[in-house]
Amino acid sequence: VNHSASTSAAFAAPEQWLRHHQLRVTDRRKALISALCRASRPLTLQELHRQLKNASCDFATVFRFVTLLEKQKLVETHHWDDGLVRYEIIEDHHHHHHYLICRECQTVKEIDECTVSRLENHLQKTCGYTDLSHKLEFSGTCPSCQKKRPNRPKPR
Amino acid sequence: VNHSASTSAAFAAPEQWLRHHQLRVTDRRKALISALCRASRPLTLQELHRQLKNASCDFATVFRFVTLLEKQKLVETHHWDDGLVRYEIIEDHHHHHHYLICRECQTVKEIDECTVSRLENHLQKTCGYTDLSHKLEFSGTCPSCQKKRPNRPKPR
DNA sequence: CTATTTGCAAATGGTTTGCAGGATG
DNA sequence: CATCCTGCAAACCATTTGCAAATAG
Repeated sequence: VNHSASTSAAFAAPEQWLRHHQLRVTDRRKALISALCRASRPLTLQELHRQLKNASCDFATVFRFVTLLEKQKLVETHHWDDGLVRYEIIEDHHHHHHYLICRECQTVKEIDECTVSRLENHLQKTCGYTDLSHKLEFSGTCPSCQKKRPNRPKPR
Repeated sequence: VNHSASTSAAFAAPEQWLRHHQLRVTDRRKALISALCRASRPLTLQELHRQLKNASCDFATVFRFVTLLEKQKLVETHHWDDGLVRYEIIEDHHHHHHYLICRECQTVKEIDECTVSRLENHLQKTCGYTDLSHKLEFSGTCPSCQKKRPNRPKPR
């Protein structure tokens, strides 16, 4: 997966990224941005908080900062079927991620292809909706979980 | 949207539907099945509970019954971006729904087309995942909300 | 020096469970 | 009449907020 200019920049230099987005620079925030960029998949607040325990960052701080980023549309939220909300920092040139999630181990693979934009245009024309966007997520059992699970019944 | 044999049956006769699925028949359950079938879109537990207030059904009962249906794979769960979980009764011959949701008024339209199955096959072959399924959801601003909103900035 | 951020602790709100009485098969 | 369902009340847990001290600009 290739990172865009913005995210690479944030990864390399959280400070610059924060300034660029007119946000105050603090240790907690640098650590948070760094963790969000390091992540290879959307993170829950808990996961994010856990990653910062060396930076001793309060959970409320994680919550408030991520919420702020969300309002500014600098993170994207994901609501997967386990009911947990996950956050992902948005890359300027690549807003759009689709995932393939293993039902058993929760491993996440990113998918480049998206054949759905055509459908979006179609909907705009036929239904009159504007500002269209979509979410597409696949789930299945990954090869390694298939092996680990000899004869058990299919999950959920 | 055409209802399948199963759901039509449930709609017409919740009792039969419950028996057919080896579930005990009670007034609450008949009312719940009926409400789920009457719904033109996935419902939250709150919404479902509200619909049953004339049947005076405790919230815990709603919760436990829907949870039971979920375990038996008789309802499908949806996790939309407002963070609320919604439940939809599954029609035997038409498991598969895709929605177009208005960001402003939350109106829901159902979409028949789904061009994604091809991608699913592709993923199975290239990534080795099995038991693949997917969720595809569109959101946008519906025509009537576009009118109601003359010059306001775009929502979320 | 002013406005924002942070930790702490408490409030909130949706979800989930224990238990005793009631209904079903 | 054994089993399962239900209402009630309490527990749970992730999220959200109030407030006073700390920090950025």
